Amino acid sequence: MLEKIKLPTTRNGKATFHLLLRAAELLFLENGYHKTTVADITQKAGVAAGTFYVYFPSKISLYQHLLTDISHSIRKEIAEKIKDKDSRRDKEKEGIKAFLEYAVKNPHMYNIIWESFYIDRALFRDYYESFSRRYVRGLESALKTAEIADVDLEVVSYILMGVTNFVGLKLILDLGDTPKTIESVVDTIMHVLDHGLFSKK
Amino acid sequence: MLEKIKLPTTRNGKATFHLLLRAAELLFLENGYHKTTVADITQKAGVAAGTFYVYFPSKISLYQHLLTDISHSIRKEIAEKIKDKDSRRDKEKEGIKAFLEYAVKNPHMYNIIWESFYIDRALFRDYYESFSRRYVRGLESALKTAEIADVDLEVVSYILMGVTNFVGLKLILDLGDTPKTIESVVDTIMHVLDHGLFSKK
DNA sequence: TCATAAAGTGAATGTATATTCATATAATAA
DNA sequence: TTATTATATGAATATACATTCACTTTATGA
Repeated sequence: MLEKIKLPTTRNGKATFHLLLRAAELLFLENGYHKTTVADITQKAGVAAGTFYVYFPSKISLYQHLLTDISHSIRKEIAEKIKDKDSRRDKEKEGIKAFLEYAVKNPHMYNIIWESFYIDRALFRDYYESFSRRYVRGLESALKTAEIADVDLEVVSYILMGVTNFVGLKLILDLGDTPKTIESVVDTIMHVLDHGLFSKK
Repeated sequence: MLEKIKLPTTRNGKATFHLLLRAAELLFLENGYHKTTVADITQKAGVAAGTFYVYFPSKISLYQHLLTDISHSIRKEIAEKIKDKDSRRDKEKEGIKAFLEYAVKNPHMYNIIWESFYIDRALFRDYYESFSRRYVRGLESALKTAEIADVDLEVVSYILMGVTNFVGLKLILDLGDTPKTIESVVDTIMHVLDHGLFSKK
């Protein structure tokens, strides 16, 4: 399923390749995959239409490459930030914060990741299943030290992904009446994760 | 932005109109908006290509109509099910369950709703903003009776929508290794909403 | 500097598909 | 019945756009 792209070898080639990726990323952000044409991409990159096919066998192969890139980049960013936190609770908080920061700084990630649901379903499944697996691994070690409650960790991973994704969406699209800061929404999320939603009597 | 569709008046017209909607719904489910052609829809509905344009001025107008339909249907279903629950906690639990049941019974809703992110951004915003507002209204009354914690309710609404949407996604796409029942995932969600994620020492 | 490979070109091609339209049939109301 | 309106047809149209290809230019290393 994954189409093979041709990596450039020379300095010039690498520059062109990079220009194409950056142009596509920006256009996918603004207009989505379907409304972005190969001609748009090559024009924005400042190269001829045919140049596109020097590196990418098809439009979708560029998309797949971009998604894989983003997927690695975001994992790395989160792993980096939580690695020196001690408790699972602090790792969780930092991970949520890192995800939201990444999302706000790279708002196109939603366009690229979510659109894979319609463009390449296998890629979509893969993305979230492996994200979930990584999450579960972390949660399992926290379960061993009794840091977290003994619940279905796979479901918990989807709960946590849902929370961060939807809150991130709100931030990026500025949904609702009042804009929020990352800090304030992280506080709200952590309140729920710390104490639940309902009042104790 | 909302294109005006022409509603049928006669018995025959109504039947055709309905056939077109049902056919489109099924095809959008299977293949998504872009991979579904108007010809596919009319063929599945058993009418000529031109008939489509008797009722719908464009392909997107049919999509908008469908999304509006689903949006109303799901709200009604949830409102119906939670209305006789007393506590906010029970309303929440029942609402989450109703959403997941609806999603599993109508798995195409994700296709239709999420794809609006790429097809008609305004529709997407509208859908989640009004869903959020409705949520906040319910939570506000629970806040007055001190049933829930005093946190940013708008953010909480996105937290809850994120949880249900992502857990629903897991159920529908059968993500992960082990399939789950609606009951079991609702229990896990309620555990987190009742007690938070972390162990109390 | 010459040979070979890599990179780049852009006009031409082919296909897919949303929409139109002139026309036909069926229903309805007067 | 007849006039009018609603519904239905499907071939024709028009356009958008991914991809190809024959060719040129540039880089590299022997």
